[in-house]
Amino acid sequence: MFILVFKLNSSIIHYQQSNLLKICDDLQFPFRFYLVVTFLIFEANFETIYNTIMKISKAFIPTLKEDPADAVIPSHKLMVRAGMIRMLSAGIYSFLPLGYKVIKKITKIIREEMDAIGGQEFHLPALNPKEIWEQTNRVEAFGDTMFHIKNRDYVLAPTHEEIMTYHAKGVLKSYKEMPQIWYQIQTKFRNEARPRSGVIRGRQFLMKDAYSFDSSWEGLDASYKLHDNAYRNIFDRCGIKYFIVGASSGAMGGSKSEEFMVKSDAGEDTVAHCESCGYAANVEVAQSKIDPVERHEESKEFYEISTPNIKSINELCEFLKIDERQTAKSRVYVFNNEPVLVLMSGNDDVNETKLESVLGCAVRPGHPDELKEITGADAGSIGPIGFKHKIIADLRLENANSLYSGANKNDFHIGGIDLKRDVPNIEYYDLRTVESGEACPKCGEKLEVFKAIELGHIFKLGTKYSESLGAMFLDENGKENPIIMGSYGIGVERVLACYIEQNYDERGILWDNNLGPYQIHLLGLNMKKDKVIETSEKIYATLSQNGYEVLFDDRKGVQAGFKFADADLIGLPLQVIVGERALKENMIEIKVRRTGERVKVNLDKVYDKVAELLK
RNA sequence: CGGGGCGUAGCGUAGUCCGGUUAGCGCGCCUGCUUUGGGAGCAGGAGGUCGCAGGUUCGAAUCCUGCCGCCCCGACCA
Repeated sequence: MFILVFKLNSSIIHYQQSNLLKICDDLQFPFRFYLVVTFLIFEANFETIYNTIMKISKAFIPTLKEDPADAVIPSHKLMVRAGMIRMLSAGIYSFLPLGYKVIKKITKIIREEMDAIGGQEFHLPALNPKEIWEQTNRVEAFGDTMFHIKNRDYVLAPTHEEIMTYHAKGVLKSYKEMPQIWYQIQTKFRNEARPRSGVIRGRQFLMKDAYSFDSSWEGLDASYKLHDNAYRNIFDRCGIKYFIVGASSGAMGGSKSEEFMVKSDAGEDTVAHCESCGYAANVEVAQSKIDPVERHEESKEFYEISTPNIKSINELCEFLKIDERQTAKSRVYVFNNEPVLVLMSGNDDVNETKLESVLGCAVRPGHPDELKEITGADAGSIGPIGFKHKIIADLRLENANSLYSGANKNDFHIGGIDLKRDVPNIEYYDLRTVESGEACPKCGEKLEVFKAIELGHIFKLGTKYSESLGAMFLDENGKENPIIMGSYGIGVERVLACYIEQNYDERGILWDNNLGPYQIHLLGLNMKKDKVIETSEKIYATLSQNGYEVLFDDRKGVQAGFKFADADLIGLPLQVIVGERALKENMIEIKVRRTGERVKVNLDKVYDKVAELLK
């Protein structure tokens, strides 16, 4: 059998076909049978050989010279231009062979790391009975984001907590059977109101989601830690530069949660990050060390100032020739139908997430006409003196005095305000949004605030789903408890897109050896010359037989420049260039895509050099 | 869902304001010849319901109404 496998492998290389059926067609009856048997037994081995070589003349790799009109971010443009994806509808993409090869590489890494922590892979239905989702109240929670089937009571699964818990229920009945880690890599469906950034936010997308089932909170901690490590390994192996943000787990419930983020202008989250100590937090909760507004020794009585047409803090500072820190900006919000005045120092931004957690409910900025009714003045002239409702202020203003703020009368401000003396019922909270350049709360170095893409999210779910679905187990004392769960997700396409966002230049993508669809781009420059054909075919065979993944540009009648441009666009790590010029000296050229470095090597040293460069 | 932009050949686009030849150009595609180390040259050719529907008009890519699709900003985002 091994001999047969060997023969088949070489025959596959010899045929250089990408298609099993074609190979079958070319074989006589008994060999066909053996091929199929061998394929079944040695599938993994076969797959490696079967997938790794391709001639461009036979491949479907529709590259584009120009940027597609509807793509904005680099990864989207490059994925379309390199022939990896095509859009079918807004937020719905087909992966073409080249793009799908990268997806398979990413999922292979994910599978290896998930299996390494004891994960077991499932294949679950995307079509789910709505009833299960109603039991956890998530039909309502997801609302319009969930796709509903029209002619049957099914929904398209946007994630799989419910289904995994459903399978755990009644089966994981004893503490002895735990822990368990179950995962799947499958398509999820979400009716996003606005898909964007190519594959980064789609209406259907590939997600690896894993769930841990434990009988104790310590067990959950251990499962969480395993995933934390696995995720670091996965993103490291994918060559992604990421950072980790501690976050609240929001409406999912549960306690601890971490997000694996990538810095990107295309991101949908804003985070504060400290390069030096690694502190990272969503800007919604991020803190910084800032100087409080100092209290002056003398505190004179407050007084009204005429400030015609002065609305903004900047205008006020200019008009009165004062520093921003001497002002208190007023913002009126409405919560539970009650107005609240929020005082901030200077131009500091109100952080509405922090405000909501302070007030314990949703807030909204007051409408212009409401402001007039509540305060007697328009925005720009509102202040704490004479304000009759709840007043809270940012910590930075704690006990400050000699402040300027609005007079609740248009075109007037008040100076000499002493919050301690004049606003007795004021409460102070951290309410401001951190800004780039402020000091890290942990180490004091400078924080950077930027947009980021969420690649992965791990969190401790607790018992929310096991309780609502009744997934219970018996503990050591024979007592029934809900299973303690964790939930861990990775956006597979986002890994791909983020890799490209971090690895491209003006000519195209820059693949590393581990994620690239192939390792080597072999270019036969003039495929009408016998010597070029002969040499490049030989190199193709040699590299293939040695297990390298080779994309061979064997197209006849395509100009050298065209081939170079395609090779740079697709961006495989190495380009092996066979051209007449170097062949005269018995040499071929090897170009390292990332650095642009070119080396000439003798024909009999090609394999050694490739091996060295791809190490 | 709110605001803005766009929809013309496989891709990128001109023409639309101010209605009037056979809807133009670049790339790509097909045939032939030449060319072959950074997106070739010449010659010939194929390819269009101008997003869809209705209306105005002698005449509509162009004006009007409705709808659909796509992109961007915002809202939303377990």
